Amino acid sequence: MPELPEVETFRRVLERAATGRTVTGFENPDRYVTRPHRGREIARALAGRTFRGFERRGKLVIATLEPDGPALLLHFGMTGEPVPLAAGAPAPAFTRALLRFHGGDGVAFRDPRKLGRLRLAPSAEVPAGLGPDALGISWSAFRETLRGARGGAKAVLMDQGRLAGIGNLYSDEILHRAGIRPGRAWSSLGESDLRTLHRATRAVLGTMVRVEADWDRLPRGWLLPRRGRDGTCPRCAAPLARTAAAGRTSWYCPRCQR
DNA sequence: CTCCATGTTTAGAA
DNA sequence: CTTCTAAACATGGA
Repeated sequence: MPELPEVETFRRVLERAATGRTVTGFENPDRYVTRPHRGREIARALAGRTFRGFERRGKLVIATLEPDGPALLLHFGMTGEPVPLAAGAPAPAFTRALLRFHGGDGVAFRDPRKLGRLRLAPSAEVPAGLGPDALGISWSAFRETLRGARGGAKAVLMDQGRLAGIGNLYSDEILHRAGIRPGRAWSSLGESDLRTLHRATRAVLGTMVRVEADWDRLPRGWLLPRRGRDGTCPRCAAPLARTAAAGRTSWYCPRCQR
């Protein structure tokens, strides 16, 4: 599920379930999900420490603990999610690791496809190579970070090193709202296109965070629920077109998007 | 059985 | 050197 709005929702879930809680165990870690660490290493680094808070940059969540020491980085990949667990409750299917707290409750890291990752970082610093967070980004920061980008518009929006948090689905929604085709050369965009993209980015991500990334609460007129074969444009009803951009399937309206 | 998938990284090809 | 595509990763669901 996770692009920025989902991950922000996960961050809040973690904040509620784990802030102020002391870790007593790190159970059943999946080797692939915890790479390059062994589960024991993470368990040892967290045991006895208390979660202080959860920050987010793009799709990455950074958990800090006290006393000071290594931070826990959570990336949810394509199918990851945190699932709070009451004491004694069974872990859900596809649990790849389980944080246990003093008192017996905990949070499961559920991830069927195992493309998510749990790893340690020496500090709470945001790892190098991530651009500014896309949620609520200012116009000046938006223009600055995307200046001189090359390639297709969709690829640029999804480049985590330029702008952190936008993935395949929301880039389609943003581009549709902005009236720009996914494959449109970034270099062909003018100042007004950039302004439109900035507004569309803020509107799409802001709205999704507000509804806690719940697809049942999508506003009317959005592309997302129509994405797919037989889909039609929510604005002009033209059949949607499919193309490959940045290595991913994208859907757009050939009539509304130029 | 086949195809597709909300992410990231890397090897190759253009 | 730059840019783009395909594959790989591990697995589930349609």
